[in-house]
Amino acid sequence: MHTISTAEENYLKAIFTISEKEGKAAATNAIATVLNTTAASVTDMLKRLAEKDLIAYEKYRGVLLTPAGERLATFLIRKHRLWEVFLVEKLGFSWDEVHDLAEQLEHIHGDALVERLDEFLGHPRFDPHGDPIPDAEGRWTYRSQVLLGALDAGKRGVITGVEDHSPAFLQYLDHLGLVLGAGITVLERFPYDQSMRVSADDGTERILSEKVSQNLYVKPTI
Amino acid sequence: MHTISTAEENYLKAIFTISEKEGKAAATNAIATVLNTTAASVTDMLKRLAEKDLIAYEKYRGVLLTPAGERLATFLIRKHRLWEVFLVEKLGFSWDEVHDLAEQLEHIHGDALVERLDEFLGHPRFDPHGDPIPDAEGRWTYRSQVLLGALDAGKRGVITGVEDHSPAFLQYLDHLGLVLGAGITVLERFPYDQSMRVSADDGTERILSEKVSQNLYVKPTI
DNA sequence: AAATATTTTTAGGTGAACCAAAATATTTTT
DNA sequence: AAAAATATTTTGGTTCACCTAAAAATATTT
Repeated sequence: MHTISTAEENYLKAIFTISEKEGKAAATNAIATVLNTTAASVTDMLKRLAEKDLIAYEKYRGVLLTPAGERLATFLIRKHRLWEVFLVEKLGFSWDEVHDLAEQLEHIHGDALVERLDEFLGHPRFDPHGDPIPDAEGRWTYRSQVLLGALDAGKRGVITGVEDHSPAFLQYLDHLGLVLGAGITVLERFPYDQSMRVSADDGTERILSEKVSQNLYVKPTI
Repeated sequence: MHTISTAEENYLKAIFTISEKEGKAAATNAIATVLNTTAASVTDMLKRLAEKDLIAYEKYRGVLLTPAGERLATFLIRKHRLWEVFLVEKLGFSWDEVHDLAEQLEHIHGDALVERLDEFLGHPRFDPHGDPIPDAEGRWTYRSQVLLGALDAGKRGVITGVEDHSPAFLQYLDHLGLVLGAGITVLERFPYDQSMRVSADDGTERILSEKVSQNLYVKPTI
């Protein structure tokens, strides 16, 4: 029947993410890298997923999700992000601690559970990292956000998300006092190393490296 | 390393439950029955668990948990019951709906998660079925409860738990208005079929079958 | 276009967790 | 204490999800 293993679910999510980002079929090697496994194992699994009609697979041509596969992947992301909200909002975890737990929780099966959790959390539309949470029908909320690095001097934005989800980056942002929803104004840009001087809404000023500004999303406000 | 699979965890829990109830080593067949598998599969797994020093296994003699195995089993039950409280208290599930979900959730790994969940729930000591929740150190709360069927006419008790955890029984109790914490007085016992006439604290009277009174625990109050 | 490099697949294994059927132990009955 | 019944283990499979090494296909360089 339509039973699906944790391993299969992880492949679907990886294929979704890769093909989304690259805008084309996900390559065997790319999947292997994301899942920390070998190309041979990936080929193995791709055959099984194709058999189940969850992916469109052509040898040597990479893979795309079928509508059924995409539905499952979207729902996994929905679950992952709802659990992240739960862990942060209800259990008091910080945004750099929740990924591994959500990675486990996303594999819990039960439609009623997800919908009741969503309800309990107040139907959040974004997770603690600012990533959108698909709704019960799999619809995504889009948002106009740009990398902070794309803002010219004098422009202001509100922090909406991160590109890099690593604990190291998230902790560094905490240290810098940069949290989702905070306003940030670019005061000056230094072409030499692409760093920038910014101010928070309380007037505090900081220098941010290119690496930080290239991994932080803002919604421009002016 | 000390990594443990979901299958192994389920065996530990089964062995714990059986040897607890029987007061002796759990037999291969008993484990197979509980886990809905075959004796051959059980023997297979027992070897692996013995190898990991989680059980004391002697061929043809049944198994007991080692202290390490018992610690793991206790912690699994802790997780299962805490998640049940969460599902009922926070997500609004009824007590007959939560078993399968908790069965999945108990396998989520993360000490911090369990302790924060426990905190979030207010350190509950009993789950929605009245079963005790071991504390973070694995200690159990004991309670003096007897089967309703053991109460003589004229005696009163407070409903504290169930022996039968089946949805059918739980739903029937809901139907009868018998919930945990409710007071119940035995008015009359009918030796013919071991049924009894009881009254709730609001005076409502009912006839309960032997089957009901043998599956419902009460704490005697008079 | 040939040579080289890279990517992907195939071939042949592994261990975990299951199974049915056969063999062996243990327990119960006679 | 045999015989019969029951319980358990062993034997020889299976599938899933992984692996390494070799082969084949594709892409890139010369």
